Amino acid sequence: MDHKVRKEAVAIDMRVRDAGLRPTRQRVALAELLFAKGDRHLSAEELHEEAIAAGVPVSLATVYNSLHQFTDAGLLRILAVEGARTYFDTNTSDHHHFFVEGENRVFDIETGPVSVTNLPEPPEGMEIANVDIVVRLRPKRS
Amino acid sequence: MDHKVRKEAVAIDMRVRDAGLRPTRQRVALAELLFAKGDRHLSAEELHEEAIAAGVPVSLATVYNSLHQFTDAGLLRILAVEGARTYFDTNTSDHHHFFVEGENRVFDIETGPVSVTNLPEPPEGMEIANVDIVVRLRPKRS
DNA sequence: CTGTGTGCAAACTCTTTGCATAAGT
DNA sequence: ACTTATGCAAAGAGTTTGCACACAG
Repeated sequence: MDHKVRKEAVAIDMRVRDAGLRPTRQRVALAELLFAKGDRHLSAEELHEEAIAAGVPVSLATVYNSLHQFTDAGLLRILAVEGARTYFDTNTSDHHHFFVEGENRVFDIETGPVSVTNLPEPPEGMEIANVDIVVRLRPKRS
Repeated sequence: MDHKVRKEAVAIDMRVRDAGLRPTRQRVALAELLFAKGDRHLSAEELHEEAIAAGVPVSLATVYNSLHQFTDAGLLRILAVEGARTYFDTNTSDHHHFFVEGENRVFDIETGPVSVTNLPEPPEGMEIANVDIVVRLRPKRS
């Protein structure tokens, strides 16, 4: 158990290091919150709160910095949902999302089932970076 | 020709009226810019600039107000793309978009070809409001 | 007339930036 | 030591709001 924890910590450390970033307290702590427990979608604000709650004093600016650095390194993906907030997704593979209107809540559509067919050719000189599908949900009105 | 213009103006007027809104100068002018020439995706800022350029002095706040009123009335749809800006789409039917990274440019994917299969069931008590597909494009790196 | 809409400026939210201090290698 | 990261507070972008004045019905 102690063994496992140590191994994980090392893995996180490596992940940060491999991204070309110094494994500072803050970055490692944030990376741990982000990557230690499976796929997550978080806003900067949310991650910041979690870090504080976990006893890691980190500033919001640093959270933003780190999120963008991780994104540039390919460890995160930015999630396009309407509204002010930017969400960062720890699952960088092609997959899609439910978005609950009014609650600003996002969760994964289990991969597999959904697929898009007949994607058109991108215009000359452009290539497809990725495809995002957002299924917007609302409370069923009886 | 003059005939056509007059008919169109009346149609726009009706459209605003049917939305339960008074056909004020500003609203009619904005509606005309929005609906007179086919499907468009605009940000508030862009519409504001167009209005000013067209010699209709309207404030940005009023543009925002009108866009939201039209949206509530079902004449527009809000488009979810990453980034700060909110886009409003005059095409309210289910259709999808290309988004050009870096340029903040949005355009329609011609309907027909694309389709999504195997959409999962929404969770209990929820229903699908709509499905947005955004195909993010980037310049092809040689 | 009466009520709604408009315009302005100020407020707000989310995000980024500049710069002095702190920490990593 | 040398360089990069952090934290703070201030600045920025986009959007919303409060309130006096103007306009539509």
